[in-house]
Amino acid sequence: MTPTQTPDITHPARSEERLSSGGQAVLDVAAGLFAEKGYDATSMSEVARGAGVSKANVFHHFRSKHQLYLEVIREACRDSSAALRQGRVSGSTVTEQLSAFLAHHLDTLLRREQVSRLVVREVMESSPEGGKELAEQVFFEGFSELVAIVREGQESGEFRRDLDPALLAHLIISTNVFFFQSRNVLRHFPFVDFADDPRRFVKMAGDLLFHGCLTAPSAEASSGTVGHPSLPVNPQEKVHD
Amino acid sequence: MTPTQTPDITHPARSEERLSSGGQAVLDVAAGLFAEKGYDATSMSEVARGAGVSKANVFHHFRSKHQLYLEVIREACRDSSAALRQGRVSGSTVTEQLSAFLAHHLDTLLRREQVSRLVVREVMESSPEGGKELAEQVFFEGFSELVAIVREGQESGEFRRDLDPALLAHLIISTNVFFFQSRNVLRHFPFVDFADDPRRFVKMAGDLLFHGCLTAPSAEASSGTVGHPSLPVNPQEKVHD
DNA sequence: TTCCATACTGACCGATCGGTCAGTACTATT
DNA sequence: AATAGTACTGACCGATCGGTCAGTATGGAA
Repeated sequence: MTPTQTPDITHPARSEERLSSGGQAVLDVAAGLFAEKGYDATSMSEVARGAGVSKANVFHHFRSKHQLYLEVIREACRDSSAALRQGRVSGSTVTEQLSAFLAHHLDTLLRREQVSRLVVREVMESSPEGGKELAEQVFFEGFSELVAIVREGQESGEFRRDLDPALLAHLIISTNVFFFQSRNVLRHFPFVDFADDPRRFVKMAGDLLFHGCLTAPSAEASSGTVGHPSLPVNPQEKVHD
Repeated sequence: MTPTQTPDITHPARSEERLSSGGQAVLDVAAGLFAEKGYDATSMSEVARGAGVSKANVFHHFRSKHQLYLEVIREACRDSSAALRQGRVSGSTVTEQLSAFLAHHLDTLLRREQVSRLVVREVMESSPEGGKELAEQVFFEGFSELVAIVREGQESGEFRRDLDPALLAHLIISTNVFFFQSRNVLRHFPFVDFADDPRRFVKMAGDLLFHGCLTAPSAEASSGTVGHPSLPVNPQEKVHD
């Protein structure tokens, strides 16, 4: 699968350098195609055609198909990571912060659907070694921050102390990513009505997660009804804004 | 991508029929290869070689590469679905039932790693129409049952009545599937110590989910049901606000 | 003007892909 | 013995794949 690795003499496309406009066009087209059709199903001729250049020119900018793919992944992850971080600002409570994070994260996933699928695919198919690279170079920052927020919530007494912060962080990501992944299937279950309403989903899921990690779930007077098992029938309790 | 659809005259490999031993061998090999390397990266010659037959013989048993793939998916899902259902038996409490389900489901995912990845991949890449097929023909039964269990828990007063049963069911699947998917990345985060301990993970995650959906999370005298919290800190201790 | 690196091209390469086909070997029925 | 249907094969096909190469156009530094 890996081609003969010529030592890249006179090859301009190094990892960090800025690309010429032609190279950037190629990269953009490739990102779209890889995301939409996957690695194997995307041909270099197709990329070239899409970018309006010759195939040989694509190989002029990128050493090989694989390197082009890596470059696409790199860029995609950079964007995705940056988008995640900016969800931090809002909210006084940690619960609110995480709530905002959930919403923003899912919104990002859905808005950048193709790239998201690309990244998720990369995570799923990653070998143990490849996983290490991804963990260290791509996801560490964002995930660390999430964990830090959870810890903050624990120290302030807002969250239970007996749970693993990383676990909650993982479950938060999990909630969104799996929703993103399974939408197309989920939508067709008759008893599922949130598949096409990400905002409602995120609210409900957040509610479910939080009342599992809040220190005092019984003390929530606002909705007032979480309490006692002896209560017969509760009128449909909505999670309101 | 789809080849010319010849109307399958004299072609023995119909969907429901039992396969000859040769055909089954081909299918088994194909399942392994598709799961390991994906659709495109698996060649029919490879399948043939692996099964110890000629390539022409593979095409004798299966109309096309795509049909072979579908057959593999069908079988994989059948197994997976059956494995899910048998987790039902145990547990008097609904909480215990779901707990057992979580453990059994994740165990199945991990034990049949390749096939699981195949199915997950199929879900993720499914088009809206393909998703409908999957929902109706593959996952409906298992998912319905999960939802039914949750509903049961609500009616018995064990679970909050104000949450969507399908949402909890979805989150349960989500928890396991995303763990399964992200293991190779997760493992490399320094503050994550559950990535290689699925049983512990499932216990912790279950605890988190349940205390979010139990009606009376404050009245947790029953420490035996969910299992012991792994961290030696006080559970559910209301620290000050 | 000369020089040289870079952007770019069309034609081409060997390999491999999914799939076909004519033909053989092996039954089981008539 | 003849027939018929199935399992199976090797040789082959056109298409497409990733990648190469010789060569041209361009533009800035000498």
